[in-house]
Amino acid sequence: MLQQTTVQTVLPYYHAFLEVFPTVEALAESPLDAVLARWSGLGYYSRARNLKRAAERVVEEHGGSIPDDRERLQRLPGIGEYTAGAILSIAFSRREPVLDGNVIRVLARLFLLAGDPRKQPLRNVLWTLAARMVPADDPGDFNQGLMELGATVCAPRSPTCGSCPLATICGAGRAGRAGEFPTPQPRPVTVPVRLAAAVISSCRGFLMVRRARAGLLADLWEFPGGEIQRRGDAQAQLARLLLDRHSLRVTVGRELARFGHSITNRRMTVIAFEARLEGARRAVPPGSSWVDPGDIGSYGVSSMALKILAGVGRQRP
DNA sequence: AACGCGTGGTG
DNA sequence: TCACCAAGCGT
Repeated sequence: MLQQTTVQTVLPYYHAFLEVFPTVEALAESPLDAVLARWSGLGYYSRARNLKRAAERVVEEHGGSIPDDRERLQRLPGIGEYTAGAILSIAFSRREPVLDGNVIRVLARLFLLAGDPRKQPLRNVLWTLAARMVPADDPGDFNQGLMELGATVCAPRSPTCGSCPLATICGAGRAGRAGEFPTPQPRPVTVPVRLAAAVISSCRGFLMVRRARAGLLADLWEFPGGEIQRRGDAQAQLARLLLDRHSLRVTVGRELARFGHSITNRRMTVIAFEARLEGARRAVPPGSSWVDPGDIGSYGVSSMALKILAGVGRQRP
């Protein structure tokens, strides 16, 4: 959960998750949809699928015990160099380093290391430094302390060097150049996108569709709709979209919710419209289903769907 | 190696 | 409002 996600965001998810899946066996035996439901809103949903698969393999291949060596750990899905180091040092008290965004920042400033820290050759230099620094006694505490320093004092912007315990030995801090490290890297341009979604309700709930098995928000449920042109009649475009993509003939009504949403390099404006099916009530198209709003979390919906639902007021139709 | 993958906080 | 960044990993 903590991969690319802050502690504050993770904490409530973590506690709820452990309530439902208290053991590796419980996680391994639970349906994937139940796992995704507890992940709903946290993002990077591949992490949930990887975690579930890793639990299955720990049960099947390791007798239910987490491996305590780097080779076997990194063979589990979702566990890379960083996570293996975190598990080994924190859980098993092994003298193994961690290198995350926080440690990268602290080390780059301590040693005035310029360049892209995520690429070679600097990446190797940082791992070597981290490995040489970690002590044999309480390596987990040391690693967590290093990460915590980066998350609090040695912050990305406006670091508080005046209250830093490493101020006297920090190259960048002593030079008053902490803001120059690590070297900022160019980012891909963000593309503005406009999305329209249809909120179609009946006595059986909301009509939702399951996204493709691969790609963006893979396998998650959403309100039917998609990208529309910035110009033009949004309602008409949405009706055409539902007909083309889902063979749904609908009348689009009033706007229910509008909000901004960002995914990777896309900056989206999402507009949700009330809509109703035209003509005789037919079977819903394949991949779609009437969803009870009370069960919405059990379908692994994304935060986009949750925001739309909030706009609807979470009321049973 | 470079890119895709979510969401929330911050200045 | 918006760019930037976060306890990275898989392909």
